Amino acid sequence: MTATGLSTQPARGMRDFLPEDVRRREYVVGVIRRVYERYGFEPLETPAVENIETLLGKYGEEGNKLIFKILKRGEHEASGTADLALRYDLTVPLARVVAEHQAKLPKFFKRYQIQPVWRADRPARGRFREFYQCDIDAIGSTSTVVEVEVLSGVSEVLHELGFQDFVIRLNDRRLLTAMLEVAGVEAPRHGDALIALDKLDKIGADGVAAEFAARQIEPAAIGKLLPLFGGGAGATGANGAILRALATFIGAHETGQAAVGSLESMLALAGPTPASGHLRIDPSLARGLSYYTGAIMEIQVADLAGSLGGGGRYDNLIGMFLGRDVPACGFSLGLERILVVMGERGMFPADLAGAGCDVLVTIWNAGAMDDALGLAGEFRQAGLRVEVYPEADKIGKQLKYASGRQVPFVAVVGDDERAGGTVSLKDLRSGTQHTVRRAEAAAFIGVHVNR
RNA sequence: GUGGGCGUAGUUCAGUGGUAGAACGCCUGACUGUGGCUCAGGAGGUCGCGGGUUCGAUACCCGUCGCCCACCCCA
Repeated sequence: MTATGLSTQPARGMRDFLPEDVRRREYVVGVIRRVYERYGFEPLETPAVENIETLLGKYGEEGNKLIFKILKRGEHEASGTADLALRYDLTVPLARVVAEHQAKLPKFFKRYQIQPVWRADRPARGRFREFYQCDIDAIGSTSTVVEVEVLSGVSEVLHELGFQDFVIRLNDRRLLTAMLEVAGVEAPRHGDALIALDKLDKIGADGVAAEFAARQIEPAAIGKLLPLFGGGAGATGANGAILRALATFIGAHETGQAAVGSLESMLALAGPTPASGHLRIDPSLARGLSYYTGAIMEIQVADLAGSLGGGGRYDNLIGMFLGRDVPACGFSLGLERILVVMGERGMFPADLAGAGCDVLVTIWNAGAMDDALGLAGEFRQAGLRVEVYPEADKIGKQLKYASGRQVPFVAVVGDDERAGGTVSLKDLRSGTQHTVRRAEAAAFIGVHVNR
């Protein structure tokens, strides 16, 4: 609140990014983009706003409620109806793009997209109403090579950012369905049953039983399902055993066995990739978005309740636009989640802090402003990042300002320097000062700031 | 959406039914060509907002808004 009575906070769930925030974001986005391109993904951007019908019905009931809707404008505003909406994720717009531009796209279209999305969610730690997703998706193939490339790519991103300890939980929608069907859970209760089972490690077997009772789910199913979900945390080595137990349980269920087969294939193919050692088959992983049809995956780290990212296969989403199914699989890294964890763990390179500036040129006196600007120009020609102190304040004040800004060098041209054709350069980090010939000043700074 | 906690200086926080304090930061000076250290001064707050109780509220009560935590959901 200010003297005007107007709140100066950004709208709920939205944030301002100050220079250091932007530098951190750009650092992470840079790593992500570099790795994605290394995997052959090409850039795509889509509008912030979509026609509302494009989004409705793609995310499930919960998702529909969280879409930011835009009222009709002008004389139609009073009708209270919405015809546009802010994009909710990057996957549905991609599906629309693929359907729209199909003829221009390669048979196997691989794109990355790093843009903000909006959700009318309640903000929390690592959760905002405007946030960036960093997506990769591969269109046009049902091969598990696609899943493995995607998992490998996001794993490589996390490694390059310095993460060692992440776990990628892996499951398959078809397998979940098979398990619930075999256990005798009626189809309309599948969602509720999964939510209850997912809480197993928090509320225990008795808690799950209570949830089942409250949601009128076949109680006998619990005894059948619990052994499959009890896997225990962190045991990536047990993937084979978990899959065998699941396969035995679902027996002759055809699509379920296909899912087991594709999970086995993914584990095998991922062996020599950066994803190796991070994959954990987890039958309790469900994921809320309704468009997934096959593999589903989610990245977790111990110190964040939510996930760093998630994805999966969605073989009929494009068909909802095109009228003909096109297979697709993708993954979304959550930039804000990554930034939250990296910030708390101190994982950013040190040179991201401080001013984005190598040298501050001081103003000796009111008559020397043109000289300061000239010197700054020479430094800039040499590729240095230069700030000119804008006022003829006392030199101590200018030094103090530079120090507070964490600028490494200050350049001073006083009467003595002017007479001698030199510049005094003070390294504020060490406190040492050198007076060098003006022609050599830029190079001197360049050497000492590593540019 | 449900439950709980918190809103006091630029920031982090003390505090009391009688209209407020610290630390850090900021400004000035000691320092007439030099930041960080030290010292001396100084500026800055309608105690989130609205109502109620009271002689009197920043404090107690109600409402509201905002922030935080848990649940739910997710990136």
